[in-house]
Amino acid sequence: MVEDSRISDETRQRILQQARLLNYIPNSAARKLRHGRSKISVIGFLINDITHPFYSLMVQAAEKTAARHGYEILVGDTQWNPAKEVAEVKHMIESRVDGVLACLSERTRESTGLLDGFAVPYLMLDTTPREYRGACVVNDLAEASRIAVSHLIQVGCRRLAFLAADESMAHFSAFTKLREEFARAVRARGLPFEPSQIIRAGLSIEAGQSAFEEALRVCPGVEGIFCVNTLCALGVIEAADRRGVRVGREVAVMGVDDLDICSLSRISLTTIRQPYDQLAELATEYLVGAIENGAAPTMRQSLKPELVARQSTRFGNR
Amino acid sequence: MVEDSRISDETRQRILQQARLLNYIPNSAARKLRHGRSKISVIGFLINDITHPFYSLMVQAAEKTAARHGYEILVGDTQWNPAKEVAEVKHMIESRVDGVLACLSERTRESTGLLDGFAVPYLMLDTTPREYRGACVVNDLAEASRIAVSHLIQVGCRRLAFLAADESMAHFSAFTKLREEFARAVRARGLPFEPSQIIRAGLSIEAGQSAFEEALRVCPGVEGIFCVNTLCALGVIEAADRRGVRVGREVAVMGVDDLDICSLSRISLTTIRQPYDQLAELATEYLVGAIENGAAPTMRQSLKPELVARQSTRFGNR
DNA sequence: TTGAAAGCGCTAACAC
DNA sequence: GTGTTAGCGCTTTCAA
Repeated sequence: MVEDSRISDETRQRILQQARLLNYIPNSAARKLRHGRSKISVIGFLINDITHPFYSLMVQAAEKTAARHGYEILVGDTQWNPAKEVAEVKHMIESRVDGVLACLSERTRESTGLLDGFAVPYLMLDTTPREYRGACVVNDLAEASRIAVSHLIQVGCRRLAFLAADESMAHFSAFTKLREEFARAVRARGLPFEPSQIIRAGLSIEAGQSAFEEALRVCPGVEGIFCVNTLCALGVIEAADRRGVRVGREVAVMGVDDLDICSLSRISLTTIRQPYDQLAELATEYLVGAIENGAAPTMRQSLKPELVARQSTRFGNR
Repeated sequence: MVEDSRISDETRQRILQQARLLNYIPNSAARKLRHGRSKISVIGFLINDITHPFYSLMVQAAEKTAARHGYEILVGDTQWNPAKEVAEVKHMIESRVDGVLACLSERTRESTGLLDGFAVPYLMLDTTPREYRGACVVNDLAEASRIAVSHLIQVGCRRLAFLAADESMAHFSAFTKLREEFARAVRARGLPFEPSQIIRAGLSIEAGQSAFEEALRVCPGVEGIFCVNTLCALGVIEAADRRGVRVGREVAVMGVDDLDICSLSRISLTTIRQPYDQLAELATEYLVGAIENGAAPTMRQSLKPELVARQSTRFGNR
């Protein structure tokens, strides 16, 4: 439109001037209709809950990366609801997005079916169902559990417990992977492992609080507690404080996903940091690449988490 | 499409069956083009940074409310960048959204000009430029400052300070309102007020930390510190801890915007809670109402904040 | 009850 | 270098 040198500069200026006068703004529906599925390139991004910090972080990183390549991001928030997820996927197909980044709730297989059916290039993010063999960029949660177990043992803990997600998240493979690898890693280190060391908690402060009470009951003498997320770990600390159990001295506590408050000296929570921004950036790059090549993305990559050790695991005050 | 009783049920079923077989999903660009600006109703939502908890909260509340009325939300993240803001507004106009909810960066007046020019119904959220006279649903920040000053005086503080946003946010009226009303409220209570009691800080933990040091320097003997946001207040607590100044005993600290971590007993930060979800819900309701009536929204409403008193302002340990 | 046709706003192709 | 036209996929209207 701007590049066409057939038109004299004078005419162009005259027309553009008129356009400005008439407050002309093109109709993107018409342009898109005419153009097929390209040009105003859009990438759909399916997430489960925009109010969760790591989802909004990923959205922001994806937006920045997409913008560099002339793409925009259309966010679809599923609220962990499979019906809403399918509706969002359909909406993206109706809008003829050029590709999709998908953090799925894993409560339905319909979404990938639809995307496959319409040959929409897509890439799974953060975590994938166990049987998924397509393109993805994920966090290595098994490694996260290994790091956690290894760290807790290193600081001197022998009796370990894992505070897991609750039943409402049972379908979500990320938490299953954390849990299973925790058990495996404990055994691999030659420590005893019993099912009672896995305690149903949840993803909130309240869940962590009551799960700590539960842990004291079912795992008497527990020394190291690995929590499914940071809020849960904060709940454990809260409950321990109230009971007068000294965190970092009598019990080591750690969580997954580093939030900025973890570094406050009043909290000082050891966590496993996962590179969400890098994850979203990489995924967006791959997807854009695939779209431009007209090929389905194939990349399968898993990013390593990182230990951030703080006072909450200075077990025995060493 | 579904409701048209002219078509026999048998034919309808036959066609729908074929549609399913062929994996038919309508093209929303074509539908929108044909239909004008209606039917697949979309509301644009301009925000400044999706990773800020209150923006994502508002987006979620707006989405839920919009969904109840058959609307969807198209989020435009400006990243506090005026050029990006204008681009997002243009994009929304190109997409012929039916209305816009606007949290503006207030660094440009072009956005409202464009929306007015294209007669897009819109409503300003959270905060508005001082001279804005259009429709809005905002937080009452003057009231927030009055509540804070009143609370700090009530717990026994005489020498108060306000840790404000930094220059990069100088354009943003919300922080100006907080600051100005703080000064007014202090004087209204008959306490001395000097410009040195306003200290440039910022919206982050680090900003709060260094601003606390600054406060000790320029306001020796400061007893009550009101912070522009919660992160800044957490920074003050951190810095006070490191200096051995006992928060809640030697100095009272409070912030604006209640986050869930504020209630942890290790933090126990007094805050002013603002009803962001209610704000977004109300705004969406008004906007939808205006769209359906074909009228521009006119509602001007301001929501009252609420004090959440905790240990950080148990000044003198009462 | 069904089929046919027009036209939404845009752009690419073609004729002038 | 410029004007004209066809057609993207849909919905609405009008004719059969």
